[in-house]
Amino acid sequence: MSIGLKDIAQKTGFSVNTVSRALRGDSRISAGTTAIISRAASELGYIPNAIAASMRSSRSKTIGVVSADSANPFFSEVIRGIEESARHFGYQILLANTEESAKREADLVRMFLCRQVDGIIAMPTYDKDLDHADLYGRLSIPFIFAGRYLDGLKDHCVLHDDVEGQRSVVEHLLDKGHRNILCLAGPKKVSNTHDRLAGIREAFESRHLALEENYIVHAMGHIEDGYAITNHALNRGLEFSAIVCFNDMLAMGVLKSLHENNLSVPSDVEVFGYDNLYMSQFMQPSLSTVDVPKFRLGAVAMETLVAHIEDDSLPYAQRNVSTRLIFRESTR
Amino acid sequence: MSIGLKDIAQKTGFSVNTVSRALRGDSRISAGTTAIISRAASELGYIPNAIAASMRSSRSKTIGVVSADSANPFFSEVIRGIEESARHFGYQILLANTEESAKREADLVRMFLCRQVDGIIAMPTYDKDLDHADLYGRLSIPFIFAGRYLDGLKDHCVLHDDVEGQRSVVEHLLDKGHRNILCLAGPKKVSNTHDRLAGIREAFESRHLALEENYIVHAMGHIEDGYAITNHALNRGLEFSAIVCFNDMLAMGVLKSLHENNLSVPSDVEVFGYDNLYMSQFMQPSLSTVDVPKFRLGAVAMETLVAHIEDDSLPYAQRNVSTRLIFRESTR
DNA sequence: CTGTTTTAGATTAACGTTAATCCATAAAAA
DNA sequence: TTTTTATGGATTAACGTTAATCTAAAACAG
Repeated sequence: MSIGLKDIAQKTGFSVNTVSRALRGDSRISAGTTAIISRAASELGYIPNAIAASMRSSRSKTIGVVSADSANPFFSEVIRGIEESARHFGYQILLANTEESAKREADLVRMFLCRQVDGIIAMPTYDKDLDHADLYGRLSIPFIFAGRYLDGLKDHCVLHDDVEGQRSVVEHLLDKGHRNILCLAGPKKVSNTHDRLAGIREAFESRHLALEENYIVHAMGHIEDGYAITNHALNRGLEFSAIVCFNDMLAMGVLKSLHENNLSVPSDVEVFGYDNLYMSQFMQPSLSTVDVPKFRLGAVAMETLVAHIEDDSLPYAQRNVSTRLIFRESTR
Repeated sequence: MSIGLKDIAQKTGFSVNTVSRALRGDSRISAGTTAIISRAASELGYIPNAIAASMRSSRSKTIGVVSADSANPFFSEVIRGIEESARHFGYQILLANTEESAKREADLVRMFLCRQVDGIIAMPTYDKDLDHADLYGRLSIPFIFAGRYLDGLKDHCVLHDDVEGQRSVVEHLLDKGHRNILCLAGPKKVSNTHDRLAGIREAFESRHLALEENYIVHAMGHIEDGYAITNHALNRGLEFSAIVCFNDMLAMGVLKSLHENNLSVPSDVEVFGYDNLYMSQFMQPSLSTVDVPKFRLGAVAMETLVAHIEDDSLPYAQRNVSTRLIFRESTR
């Protein structure tokens, strides 16, 4: 069958334990012995069995990542940050997408627990029926939320200020004289939607203006939603001179719809996205948006998680990454 | 510490083995006993230890997925197909990206072996220095390539006919009178680039026309490459009336560059992509492209892999998914 | 030269599960 | 009645590693 430590032990005459320690670089094994053992290992084509190691050491060196939406490159970037950082710390990633389903998220977390992950990074969804904060709260392993939060667990988060980010967008538009701003909000079960909506409201309040509720439309955040919602708004004769979107994917769909309806951007309608996807600068017109440091968000989350895995007495504390407005061709 | 089978055994009075069998639904345990045990398990908050199970049964119910480029939604779709199918068969996925680096790919495969995956699905890269076909050829576990191949291992593949697909695009353009077609090829180390280039050449040959080599430019396949290459081609005064791209991401960059240079699509230049990303229909103008059934590609790969895992005598045989041309606004 | 520490490695016992075997008891067949 | 065959479960031994403990020899201090 396959080669194990004992085969190396037999070949070299050392004990299994010595072989194990040597291959792990334990300082209690002399350099000479280590060299002999390493050579024997590679000669035999030894492949370490990480499962057995995990079992005995009760550390799997694996972390579970609960991502939200596989269709949105935003998450790909965050995950790349997680992955890169994980590699740096010697961790492996078990990844799965919830596609924004809270039930699926709960199943995933349970599956991760079965797999004995050392920690979890999640982009969580909340659902009134499933007590999600509780699901995480009961976890006996470290966990970090990246870019989203659940009430009561903010100290487990790496966040960016969505209220502030979205408010500055809308204030900017209001100050330029826009009064009818169509707002494409995100899915109702994620914290970002809530916060960005709050940002919009704050902006209107700060300028002592009223925000009409029929100017707010919720969507899942996919490109086709932006397209369909804009078409629909135009069809029902809604007047607007600017559109702010929950994310860049929505904004791309918006651009398509506006163009098909012979409205030019930004002269007829100004459009703002959110996230600053890499591809957004290549859209036609290029998208004005709010930059979120996606890669860094993932990297910081992983970094923080590892810190908690390696020191379980470390107190949790919210960390932040900063956003900034980016003005491109979709606004004046 | 944490609850194990023995705790349930203690509580119910049955043996550890009986508990194990009951929870796995073994038919040799009576329904009554199974019910008692299941209830006890959930009362105790039992979480099965998949690591221990893997270790003993030497089946991890995990498959390794080697994806290529995290920035391209093409792969996200394929992976979604893999994931969905994996879930159906009760498998978990260990996912990592090579970002088209053959070295990283080799490292990943080795890591997967350490983790005792039951099989591997890869989108492989080849490299003259690393004998990649050998790396896979020596594998003692089942493996499938999705959408790409390595020479000598085509029977491990689920493929689509790239030669045919790209040829039909170019033949179409040649038949419409285009003579100067700029070809944005893909990265040199992937089979698709090779095949699609062959398709282009076949098209020219079949129409008894010459393809000038300076009309072929290689790129990594990212959106910024399409943008930069088109700019560069225009700057050096290259004449062309059509552009065929290795993939849709490149084509998006192309569209941006052409627009900035006041060339209109399709009247001045016709543009073809490849892959039919979901978002391509929302580009401005929407992209003509070659549809590749990405989700299905992943699902079939997973399905095939599972068949091989469950029957190791099953002979490998190439499987195919079909592509088709899609005409949208970027062509006439 | 004795007693103590250090070094390098060996021994033993898990980790939590599943596979392989074995053993009752009861029902069915002879 | 005796023998077979299910049925339902118990016992025992791994799986390949690592942690905890122990031992012999060498090095060192007093």
